Formats: sequence, C-alpha cells, structure tokens
Amino acid sequence: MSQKAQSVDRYDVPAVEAFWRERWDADNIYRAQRVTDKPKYYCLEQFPYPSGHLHMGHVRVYTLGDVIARYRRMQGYAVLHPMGWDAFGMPAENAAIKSGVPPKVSTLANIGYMKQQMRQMGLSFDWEREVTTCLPDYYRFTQELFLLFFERRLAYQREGAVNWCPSCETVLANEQVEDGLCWRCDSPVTKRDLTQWYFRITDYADRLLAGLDTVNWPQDIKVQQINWIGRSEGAVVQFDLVGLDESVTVFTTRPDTLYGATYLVLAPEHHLVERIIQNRPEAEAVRAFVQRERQVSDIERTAETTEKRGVFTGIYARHPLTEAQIPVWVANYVLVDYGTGAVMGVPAHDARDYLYAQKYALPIRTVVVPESGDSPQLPYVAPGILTDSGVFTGMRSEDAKGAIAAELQRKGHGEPRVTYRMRDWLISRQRYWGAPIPIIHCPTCGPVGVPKDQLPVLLPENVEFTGRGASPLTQVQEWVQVRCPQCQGPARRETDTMDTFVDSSWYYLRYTSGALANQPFDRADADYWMPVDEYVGGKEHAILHLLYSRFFAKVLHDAGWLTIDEPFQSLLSQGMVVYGGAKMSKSKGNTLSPETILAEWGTDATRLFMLFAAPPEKDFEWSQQGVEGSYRFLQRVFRLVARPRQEAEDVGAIQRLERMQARTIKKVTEDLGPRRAFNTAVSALMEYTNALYLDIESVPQALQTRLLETLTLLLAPLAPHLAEELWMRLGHADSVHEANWPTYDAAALIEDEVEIAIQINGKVRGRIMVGVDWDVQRIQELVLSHATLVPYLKGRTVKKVVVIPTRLVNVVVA
RNA sequence: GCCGGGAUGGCGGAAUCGGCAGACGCAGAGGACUUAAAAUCCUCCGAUCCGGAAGGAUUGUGCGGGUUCAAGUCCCGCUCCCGGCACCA
Repeated sequence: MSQKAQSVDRYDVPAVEAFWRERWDADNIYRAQRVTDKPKYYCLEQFPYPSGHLHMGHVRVYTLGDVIARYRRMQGYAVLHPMGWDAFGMPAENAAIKSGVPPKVSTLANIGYMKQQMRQMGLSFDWEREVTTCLPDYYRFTQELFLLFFERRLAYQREGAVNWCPSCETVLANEQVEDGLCWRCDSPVTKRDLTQWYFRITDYADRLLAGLDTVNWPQDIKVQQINWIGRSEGAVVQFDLVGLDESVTVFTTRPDTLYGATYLVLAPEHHLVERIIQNRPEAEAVRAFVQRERQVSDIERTAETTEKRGVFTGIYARHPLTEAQIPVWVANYVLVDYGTGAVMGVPAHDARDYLYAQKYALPIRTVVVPESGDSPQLPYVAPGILTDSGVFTGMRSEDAKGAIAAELQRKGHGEPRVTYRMRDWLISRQRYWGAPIPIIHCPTCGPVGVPKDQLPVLLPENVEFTGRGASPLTQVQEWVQVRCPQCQGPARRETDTMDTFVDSSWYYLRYTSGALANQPFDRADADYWMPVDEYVGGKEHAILHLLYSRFFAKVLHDAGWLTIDEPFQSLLSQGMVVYGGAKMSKSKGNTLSPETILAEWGTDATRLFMLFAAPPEKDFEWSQQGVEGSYRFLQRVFRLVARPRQEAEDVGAIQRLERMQARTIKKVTEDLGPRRAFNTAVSALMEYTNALYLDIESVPQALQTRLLETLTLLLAPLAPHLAEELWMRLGHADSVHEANWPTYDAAALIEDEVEIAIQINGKVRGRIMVGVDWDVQRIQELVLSHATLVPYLKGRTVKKVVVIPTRLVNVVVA
C-alpha cells in the first residue's frame, strides 16, 4: 500500500511513518508475555508526571529505552517494556485552585494527550500494563503497602521539627530540600513542629549501602547515594552534669581526641536545654538565644559564612575519664537532628570548635601531635600520636579510637556507635491530590490501620479547592468522621496524603503483573521479570526516587513478597537536552516542542539524531543542521534499497562487502548491547551504507538482498519506521521487529592480508601488507629488508624490533 | 573545603586491553550531473613548513614531569570546566 504511494527516489516520511504506526497498534506486537523458554528482559524508563506535554528530555529517554527494548526483542528475549503515569502531585491541585478543574479531570486529560504524543513517537510499549498512580485501582495498593509498612513498624508517627514549604503548604522530606529550598518550587523552607508519618528508611541504611556494590550503576549516582546515607563510625560519650541528675550524650568520630574536650555544646532545640537551665540566673539569656536561633532559616543556619554563636548555660559537665569539669554551652552550629544533637568541643582538633573556642575564649588542649613530633599548627585535624591523654598517651589515633571507646564502655560512659546522615523519610503531605494515608485515629485505640477489605480509602470528589488553610480533605466532615475499626467508637480519619514518591517506589512491580484486582503484584510474575535489566532516566532522581525504590524493594523482600532486593540491575542515566548552549527553559526562550520537531523531521530522523550526536549519558545539544544530517542519511538508505540496481560478480567487491557486513553486525550488536554506545552504532551503519554505495552493483542480486536485509535489521531498533518499510520492500510479509537479529560468521571477519605500520623509533615511516598468519620472524624479515627503511637504517644499528602482529612493527635503532 | 566526572580539529564526537590519533556526522572546499539552482553522487579537509605535483618533514589529544620500544590511554604534580555534598561533629 505505502509502496504504491511513492517514488523510489524520495521517502515520504509522514505518510510511511503514520502507516506503520497504525499497523503496529492494530497488530499489538509489543505485548509482553512470559515465555518460559526465552530469557526475560525488563526495560524500563522513568514514567512521567502528566504535565500535559512531553518535552525533548522525554523524547530522549523514551528513545533510548525503545532502542534497547526493540533490540532485545529481536535478540529473542521476552521483553517487558511498559509505560505509565506518575499522576498524583501538586501541579494538578494548584491548577484546580486557579481554574476550578478537579485534579482528576485535568490529569486524565493530560494523560490522554501525552499518550497521543508517545504514539506519534512510535514507541514499543505494552499499553496493556499501563499504570496510573492516581486511580483507585493503583492507589489502593499503595495504601496496602503502607499498611504493610505499618504492621512491620516501618511506618510510624512522630512529632518534631519538619521542613515546611509555605508556598506548597505542605511538609517535605529531607531529600526534597535542596540548598534550603523546596525541590519543586524553590521557596525557602521553614521549620514547623508537627506530628507526621515517617518511613523508617534509616533501618535499611547499611543494606542500602551494601546493595550498591551489586548493581551496575554509574559511579556518580552511587557516590551521591553513599554521601546521602553518610555513614560515620565513632562513639557516643556520656558526660554527667554536675549537680544535676542528668547527663549529656555526644556523638564523635574522634574518640581519640576525648582528652582535648574542653566544653560541651547542645543544639538550641536539644530537649535538655530547658531542663538544665531551670532556676538558673542564665536561664533568661539562654531562652532568648534559643528563641532567636529558632527563627533563623535553615539556609542561613547552615551557611558556611554564618557566624558561630552560643551562650553559656551555667552548667558544668564531668569529663568521663579526667573528671575535669567543663562548661556546657548552647550554640547554633550544632544540629539537633544529627547524631545526638550535642557535641564535645575539641578546639585543638576540629576547625569549627577552634573558631568557637577562640571567639568565646574557651581553653584549647592539644592532645594529638603529628608523627614527626613537630608541634602542630592548630586546629590539627589529621590523625597522629596522642599526647597528654592519660594512659593513652603515645598511641596512634587509629588505635586510640577503639581503646578509648572500650574504656568508656567499661566505665558505662559510652560505646562505639555508627551514625548516619540520612534521616527517616517523612511521607505525610497536607495536600489533597495524593493517596490518602489509610489510618484512622481513635481516641482510645490510637492510630489504627484501615482494614484491608475496606481499601481503597477513596479520595472524596466533592471537595472545594480554595488554596487557603489546610488540605481540602479536612473540610469533608462525612469523610473525616468514621468509626474506629477496632472499638467501633467515634474516630477521625487521617487527612494527610502520601508523598508521591511513595507511589513511584513500587510502580515497576505493578507492571510485572498487569492490572491485578486483588493484590499489588503477583510474586511469580515479579520474580520472573525482576529486576529491571535496564532503567533509563535522568540524574535528578539520583537520591530521591532511586533511593526510595531500593528501600521499598528491600522491605518487600523482607516481607516475603519478592525474591530480589535490588530493583534496578543496571542504570542508564541520560544527560540533558540543551539548545543554544543552555538547558531549555521558558524564561530563556530556548524551548523546542517535540510536536514541531517530530512533524518536521519525522520520528526516525529525530530519534537517530538524538542517538548519534552524543553518548547517552552526556548532555545532548539539539541542532538544526545535525538533524538534517540524520534525515539525509535515512533518505540515502531508502534510495539504496528502493532504487533498481545493476549487478556484477566482482570477487574483490564480494569479499569486501561480506567482510564489512560481518564487521558491522558485530559492532552494532556490541554497541546496542553491553556497550550502550548508540552513537557509534549509528556511525557503523553509516560506514556500512557508504561501503554499499561504492560496491553494491558489483555483486550478484542475491547477495545484494542479503546485504540490504542486514542493514535493515540493524537499523530496526534505531529507525523503526524506515526499517519496517524497507523490510516490506525487500519482500517480507512479517514485521521486521519480529525478525531475528542478524548473526555473522566469525570466519568472514578474518582477512588474508592486513596493512601494518612500520615505525622507526616509534614514528611511522611506512606501511606494508602482510599475511595475517605470518609469524613474527617472517614479518620482521620482510620489514628489515624493505626499501623504505633503507635511508633510516643506513649507518645505524638495530637495537630491537618489536612486532605486534596485525598492528605494527617498531624498529628501535641507535 | 570534600567527593565524583571531564578537557581530543572550526563544531558534535570516535579511538573497547598501552600499539598507525581525529572513525562517523556537521560546517567548509573542489569536481560530476543540470540551461541554472536545489537535490544527488564522488573527492579533499588538524596545524606549520618544503615541493609544480606526487610526496615529504616537523608538530599535535588542557599544562609540567615520569614509566615504556610505543602514552589521548598508565603513574606523579598542577590548571580550568561540569555535577554532587557541605557547620553532619
């Protein structure tokens, strides 16, 4: 059909691409099926938030994933390549406040539009497994998983200072605060004291670290996670307070410097502060200080330039080893939520303590000196030899750490301790458009999970979006007022919803089972498909989504729901799409719309250029001239196949093209597979095409067909529409995407003769042809007697000859 | 400050295990075809110098050293760029 419609000189891109897309949709060829005699391959791209339009970044990710999925299908894998929607979230709710359109309505409309765009891209998704996180048939299971966490005591409520975004009117997890600003809207984040739900991700800190050794991820993403988890080994030390029945526990990574502790510092928010200053003359001053510091934003509080400020409490603590009395201060440079919220001040060996001690004239005791014995310049933070440290004097820092911790433990004043920078994951959100937390608060029973048979806790739809005050859910009395599932007494429904990162922490599991009605996923399906073999996405989720998902997989593994506990075996972290030298943004006016690009160049040329212009992990600069080049290449391939061709039987040409064919199959197979080097796969196909242009009419028709079939098959994952068209023109009735990936005969790669370089002292002075099977001796003899060498060898002695077969010969002369 | 990743022609990039640097494409130049242009096909294309040309010499992968017969690649010391973290005790 499409064949008649066009000439052999010009490939009519819009018509042919549209034709094949319709055919693929109708034939449903990308449905994933568990086929037990095939190896499985799970290719996943991060699902989008349905903002309404795809952007060029999406085009890039989904192209990369689609190439991988198509390639693996042709290689004979049972491929799972699904798509869905990360559909809860604040933009839809904010839009509702402005326009009155309910979030559900706008979100589903956006999904409809974006799905059309994805179809225009010709992506090979199995749409039968589509997930939409904002629909009850998905979020009921998000709620069920919450209850699982609740039962396993991994979901808990706690009151404390939390990050509050005044613009989003909700709390944020630590991971979602960047430089003191909200990750979504860049508003400065403030602190509030609230009772909130948390997931106990810190229980998994060590396993989240250890698991990184088992996955094939880019180094920078692993390092970001390692830093975020922030494991520190050290010790806690307990200091009794003089005249009070209290003690202060500090965490330190340097127990070896304990003898240098000359004061203690509590964070302003430390729970002991108010207790110890009771009835003291200093109380007023301390309270005023704490009040002031609590006003200061996190950005300012933690900025490096912020001056260290503090106030003496009037209290003294007893040093657990020397019994010396040291003053207890409250200061802004100690964070309440790290370690124990209190530190020992060791000015001689800590830069911060040094500054502080100088400012407030606190004593400085040097207790570690360099191994050289020189007197150190303070603050001396490197390890060394202990001095002035009682029985530990003379020990090396590394040995003293353990020895002092052991001594503290013996005395009941401390012990070794590992601390993490990562905090528990705050998942409550004071917003409407999220999965309701399935908890009922009962005055007698406390927080009670909604029984599973009552899930989902549906979002009420008759709500008003005013944008003022608390979440709309708190206004729906008939929804909030419920009976306690345990005692049947009057109770109140939890009105917070879950962080949308909870939804996306398990969606990859839902795909494995399709739309199951009675459970989130089937274990056998999940065990078959998991882990994801290749996960394609942007770097912005390096510690958010990727850390949370790993945590979920580990919890589900522990609960016996899943065999694997690392969800993403390999991660392909793709770079940004830039245009005019900068990341695209509306304010810079350098945006490109996928609709326009795809309409102008077609899907295949757009894909090919994105793949060709840069390796996937690097930023990619869009260029008009560049995409023209890819477009030209596809037209060139089309003409090569579609035009009538002469034939001949030139032995040299036959051999050249056969060899080129084998080499190209090998190269493209490696590049699309383990190397993930799509750019060089494209260039290999360009070279192959160039070679065919030169010689194809010198070989017989039957060979021509085979050579062109190979080109078509290799091109199929990259330019699926053109490949399908060419495959049909080459006389095939079935889809090229269901054809087998080509193989090559290793013997065809072997050449009889190769050209090798002749070097004199490392400089190339000539080239000769040698047989590939020649031994070193024979090559050396030929080279040394070769005419081009004569002038270089005259009057010199040959000291050494290095022969690297098939590569070069290096003659070293004096 | 700490951690990670980079730096290769006019440009994007290639060189996979230490073995002929610059594949492929873009831009540019020339030729063929054409009344002409576009399109297409073919050829050339790091720099400097010698040569009419064929060809040759020197130099060249951020900078300075080193290892090696041989270094874009390995080692040591820097510079700059990008990304992440940063009062985390």
